[in-house]
Amino acid sequence: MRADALRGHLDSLVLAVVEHEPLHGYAIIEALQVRSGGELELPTGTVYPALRRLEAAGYLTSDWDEVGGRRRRTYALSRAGRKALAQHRAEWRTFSSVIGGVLGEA
Amino acid sequence: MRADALRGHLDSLVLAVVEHEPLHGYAIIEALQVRSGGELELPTGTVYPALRRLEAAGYLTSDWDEVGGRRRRTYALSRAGRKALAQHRAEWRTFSSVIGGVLGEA
DNA sequence: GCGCTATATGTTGCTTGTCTACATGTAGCC
DNA sequence: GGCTACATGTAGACAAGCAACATATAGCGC
Repeated sequence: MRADALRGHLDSLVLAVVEHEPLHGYAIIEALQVRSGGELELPTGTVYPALRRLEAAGYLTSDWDEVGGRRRRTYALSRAGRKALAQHRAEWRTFSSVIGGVLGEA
Repeated sequence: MRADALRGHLDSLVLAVVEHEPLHGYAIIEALQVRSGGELELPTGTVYPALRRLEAAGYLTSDWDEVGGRRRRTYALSRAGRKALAQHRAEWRTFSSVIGGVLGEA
């Protein structure tokens, strides 16, 4: 999958993946990989800045905890994040049908 | 629709729109608007550079003609462009199912 | 102890594509 | 002359994803 095709859609993916359970960055990367059937292998240089961005925007909250001597920053979806996710899903439906429509298959 | 969601997908759209008939830039912008049900209102600063990029990549060929005293640069899909379009369509199917899958609707 | 892998977080700087704003010119209408 | 539609294009700003780098712990095999 080409690199910048993802542009503008990563935020939605991250929000979706922490929807039901808070996760730390590393686990988010793994979850995206699993959920995409191996298609998404996102580098840390992509994901970590995105997490900070989403937290700054108020869509995620984070807490430090320590598991087995390793520090983890666990991210959870905020109320605003939940709202944003719903919005993103609606936008995705539009986007997807617009592109699909113009692209056609004929 | 957010701007950079389009990032990386515009090329596919442009190639698709000139698939069956060569069009000039202005007409391409209008065609995209019509075909997207009004969702895509692309500024010239987006489309014209994209056309030049696609021509430089060998996916489009262009010819100047004059209609009613106005100069037009008409773009047509090259053989390589046709191939690229097929490739883009396949990539879109993957992309779309990956994002849709991760996003879920549950 | 040493090297390796997996886990875990983060930054710097590059690149590239989209957009805003600007710039230019013709045709047709009032 | 002024307005709108048609038509092409450029310069510069901005943002996001990425590669590469930097750091540190845990656990395993030797």
